Amino acid sequence: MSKSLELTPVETVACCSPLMSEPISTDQADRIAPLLKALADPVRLRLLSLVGAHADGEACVCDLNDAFELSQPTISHHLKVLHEVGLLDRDKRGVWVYYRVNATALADLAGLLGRGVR
Amino acid sequence: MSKSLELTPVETVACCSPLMSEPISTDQADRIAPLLKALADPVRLRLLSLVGAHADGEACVCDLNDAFELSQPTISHHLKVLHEVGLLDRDKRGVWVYYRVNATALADLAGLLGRGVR
DNA sequence: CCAAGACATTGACGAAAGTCGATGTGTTGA
DNA sequence: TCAACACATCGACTTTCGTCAATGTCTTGG
Repeated sequence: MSKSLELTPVETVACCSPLMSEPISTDQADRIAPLLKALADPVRLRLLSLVGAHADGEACVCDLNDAFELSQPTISHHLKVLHEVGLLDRDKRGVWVYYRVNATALADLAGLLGRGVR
Repeated sequence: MSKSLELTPVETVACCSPLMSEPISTDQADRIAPLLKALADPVRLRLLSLVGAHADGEACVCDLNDAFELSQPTISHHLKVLHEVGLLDRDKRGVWVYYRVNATALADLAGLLGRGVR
């Protein structure tokens, strides 16, 4: 395997990551951390993935409740956390509430850790 | 602005994110969450950024201590958290300990949230 | 061999997070 | 109008987390 020409994904990310290019400020860290904290839970990770992978890109809370062995208030709590940091958009239609992944927010986060594509 | 031809970074990430392509398993979520949890703290974010942006890609603990108004044990604790999840490599040389960002681990995480480039 | 320095570990404490049962708030169908 | 349903909020509890002071471990210079 050639080592000089190819740029592995690892190196691509490392070299272009805003985190690595220069030290982030305290303010930046304080703004980014809550987003990561919202993601840093197994249940919320699965919730985000379930919503994002769902047909039409949105999922009803009733569907999500059934995917976990957790109480309904707990799922509601996790959805609220993801919604408050802007990772999930909510849309109430009739009796049901539909959640949708905010692609912009997720992209911002991914771009921050990985390549700094603009 | 054209809407049909250009694929914005947002859409690129959204469409290719492993998180969005299909629901992740409970096991996957349980493995990923600790990594994100390690990152989900303002101090640790700054530590990672400081190390990554430092000359030669590595930084001595003594340098890091001076960058925060926190006790030495607290910094040591945060470094340990980042090290235990594999985001920071440690290298003791003489009396000093140098930390270095594990680019592979960070790239894996970024690739998981963002585009699934291989 | 010993004192000083760099960093880690321990123990303790207040703050924050995850979970649940009970209850509240809208909406719909009868 | 009212009962049933979908979802949110509240209050309480346990666990985890961030922080520090005190102490331990290892290395080096004298």
